[in-house]
Amino acid sequence: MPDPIKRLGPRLKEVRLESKLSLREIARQLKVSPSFISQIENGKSHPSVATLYALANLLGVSIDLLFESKSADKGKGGKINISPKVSRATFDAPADAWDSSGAKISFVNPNNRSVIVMNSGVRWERLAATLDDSVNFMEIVYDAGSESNDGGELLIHDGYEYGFALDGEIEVTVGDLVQTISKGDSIGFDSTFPHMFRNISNAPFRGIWFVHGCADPHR
Amino acid sequence: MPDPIKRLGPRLKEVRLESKLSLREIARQLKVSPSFISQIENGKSHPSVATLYALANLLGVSIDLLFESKSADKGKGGKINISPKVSRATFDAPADAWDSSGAKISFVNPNNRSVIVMNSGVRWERLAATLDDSVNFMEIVYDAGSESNDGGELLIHDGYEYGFALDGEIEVTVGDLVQTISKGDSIGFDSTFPHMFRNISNAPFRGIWFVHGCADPHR
DNA sequence: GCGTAGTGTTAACTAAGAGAGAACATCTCG
DNA sequence: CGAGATGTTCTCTCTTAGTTAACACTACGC
Repeated sequence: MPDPIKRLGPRLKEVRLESKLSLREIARQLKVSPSFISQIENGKSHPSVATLYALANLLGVSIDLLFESKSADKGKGGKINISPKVSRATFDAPADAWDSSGAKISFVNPNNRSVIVMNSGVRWERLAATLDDSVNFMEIVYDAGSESNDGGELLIHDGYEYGFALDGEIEVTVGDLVQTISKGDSIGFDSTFPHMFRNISNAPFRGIWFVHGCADPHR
Repeated sequence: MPDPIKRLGPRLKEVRLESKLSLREIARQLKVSPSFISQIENGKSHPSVATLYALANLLGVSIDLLFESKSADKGKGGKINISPKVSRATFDAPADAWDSSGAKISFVNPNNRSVIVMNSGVRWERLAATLDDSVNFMEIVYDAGSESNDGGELLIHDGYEYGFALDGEIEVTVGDLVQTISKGDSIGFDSTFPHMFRNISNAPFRGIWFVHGCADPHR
């Protein structure tokens, strides 16, 4: 077996730890057993292509990235880079919070995003530190069958919300308007309209979301 | 099984035919049976991760490419709403060309976006109508070799700017920090820092951009 | 101290499917 | 007409993906 294949397990573990997800949480969302994830990470077993694909999807990284050696490359893909001139202290550990660090510049790559996993199969990954809580810039992932609110109630909050669909499909309800958006589509609406998102497809939905004028985008 | 997994076989066949390799030649080099390659291509069987990796390697493509739908860039041909080519000097803000409709809800798909073509090979496509001029949500395209400002000077304006890279690469300069971002990377910074973007690659760059707190994102 | 809820790990096992090996049907050349 | 390519579809086997069960550990409140 080739070398990069051997390193796949450890690599997966790295990525998982960076996104602060527990092994059991991963297993739950992928609908496999926790022990299997452990076996994969320790090279005692190997996932199927489908499982690997779902795994990469869940962790928000490309599959190719999982085959690259971790610290071999310098310029890209590693730690966060910050101009020494600006708030370095707040940024040495960007993953430690979802709070507004007040940073003036932030570069984020898929490996060092802060991630919040909702119990309903919805995930938010912060794409940049923001100046204050009233702005949120993130990649959102809705697993197949998940929705913005488990109960199915509509959400209302202050501010304005913008979204761009990267992948998959999602049914958007805003006011009495229901629309399914998919790759390349975009949307913007006043969040004081009652709204919700439901992924009624059998594939995960990913999108770039921007919520503006409200601390918590989905409260 | 997710959809992209089903398409993996046909996708492999496409790539193989493009490289004009026979199924048996592939099998010989991978040390598997020809029938197995056929089974994979027709979706009757699925390769292991190791085999898939070797397969992608042999064909000279990235694994991620094998999961992308073939007709991804085929969706053109629709009516694109292009405004006449304008130079940056003719207006102060995109809002001047886009006029904030004050719409409370807007759905936009790639075929009905408002587009501004800059003379420098830079294009802005509005992704949603916004409530006021101080917010801009758009897809930006930098053709190979283009930059945010023809002269090469740095830009300074009020507000905060967020970006997510969809495709290609772009060199971002913010303050004295220079960073190249590519697919999946994201960025956020205070626009009062002098900044500029340059596409020094030989492929176009596309990204989702959000500018907040200033009418013109690039003035 | 004693639960009990979280974390990751390893054993033994089973059901599924990765992959082999034929024989098959085409074509296209000498 | 072979002889040699091409890709396909059977049937079969033996590997292994993935499960269940236990394991050891840390950190919590009582």
